[in-house]
Amino acid sequence: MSARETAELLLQVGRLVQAEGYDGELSPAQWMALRFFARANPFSRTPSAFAEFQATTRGTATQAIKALEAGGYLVRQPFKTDGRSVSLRLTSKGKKTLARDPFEVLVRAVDSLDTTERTAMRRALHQVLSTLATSGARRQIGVCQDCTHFGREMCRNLPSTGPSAAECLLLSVPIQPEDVGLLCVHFQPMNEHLEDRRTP
Amino acid sequence: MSARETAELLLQVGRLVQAEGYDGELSPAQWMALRFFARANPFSRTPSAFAEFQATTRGTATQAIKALEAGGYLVRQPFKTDGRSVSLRLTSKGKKTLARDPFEVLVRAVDSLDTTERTAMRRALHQVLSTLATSGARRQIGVCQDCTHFGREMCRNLPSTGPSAAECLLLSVPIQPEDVGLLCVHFQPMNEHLEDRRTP
DNA sequence: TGCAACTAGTTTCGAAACAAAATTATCTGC
DNA sequence: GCAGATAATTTTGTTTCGAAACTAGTTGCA
Repeated sequence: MSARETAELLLQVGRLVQAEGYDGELSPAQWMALRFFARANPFSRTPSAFAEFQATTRGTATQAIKALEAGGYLVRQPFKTDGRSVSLRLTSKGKKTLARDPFEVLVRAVDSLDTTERTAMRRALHQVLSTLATSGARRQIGVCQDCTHFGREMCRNLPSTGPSAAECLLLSVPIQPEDVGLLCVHFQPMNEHLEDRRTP
Repeated sequence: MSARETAELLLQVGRLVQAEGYDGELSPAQWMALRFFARANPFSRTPSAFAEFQATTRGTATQAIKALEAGGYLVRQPFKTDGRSVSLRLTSKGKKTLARDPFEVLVRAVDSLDTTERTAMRRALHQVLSTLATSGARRQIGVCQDCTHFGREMCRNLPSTGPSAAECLLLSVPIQPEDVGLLCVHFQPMNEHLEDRRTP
């Protein structure tokens, strides 16, 4: 009974923030893209990754990106290793714009909660998201430090290199310390990775 | 720091549910209308009320309603007291359809939380919503029991009529016990009704 | 090498959602 | 009874979106 009420509150918050997204220079989808490319790690700054994050199609994602490029908020750079892929990066204009993100009102609203409430909400939302990800056929995108493939190698043989070095066990590449909090397309949640739901 | 992360989770949930709304017989806006008319109290089952709830225009609201009527999900009934207004009601088909609401996956996800987590989330969301409502110039629509105009008259002179009778102090009309949990257009939040932000 | 299957990204198209303005019908106050 | 307000609708043009078709680059396999 209270579940429905709570779920409706969730929906209402989402709708309100969506509506806020209209007042400004960018559309809600474009704000979303700007946010995503600001927070995505180097593997994940692609149209496809954004499409997955947005739970939309690649075609739609391309259009939002095209608009942002035309407006000078993003620049593209082809991948060296794969001629098909491109990497999107925020320009300084893009970064400045992000400071005016209407989404900031939500951040401030959440910030006005006290700490225990906020962490409780964070944990609850986390669980709701992973439940949703398993019930729908939707992938979720998360950050390296919460990922199955995240390997932390503690100060192995060189004490002078710092406290620890991180690595992606899936791609076998090192992860920069400043990147462990960024979003990654290859994210795999820690607990429920027992079965692969994507059947051929 | 954790505030931004939590806010992003909120946004993500909203976006996911929005995307779920596409797979099915109805569009997201139509699902929203169906949900609204299922949960609105007798004063509020009008196109205008839905438009306000959706934060959109009456014209747009009319179109969603028209589609639902054409599909046999809603029926209209003119008001007796006011020839301009119409009241929308779900048909049995509409009610049956609501059971397939893609939003139900969110309800189930919330339901999988344990009770303390759920109530913590509910309280936190409530607070976030009212913070948002004061910062943005957006009206929020809520239920009678949380409203300034809600008057509960405890068993006055007739012990046999039940424990209590409710009344809307704004409209001076009785509220049926089963209606106190329904949405109302005239909703006014309890705490921050000190000033009216809608200037002429 | 050569070819098929696959993947990343883009383009195109039609269906919607939407805002804004004009329109119709009804109600309220004077 | 008339002017102005209100509820709903219609119309028009713009924007957004998903689906599907398409281009180009990559991978696997013989």
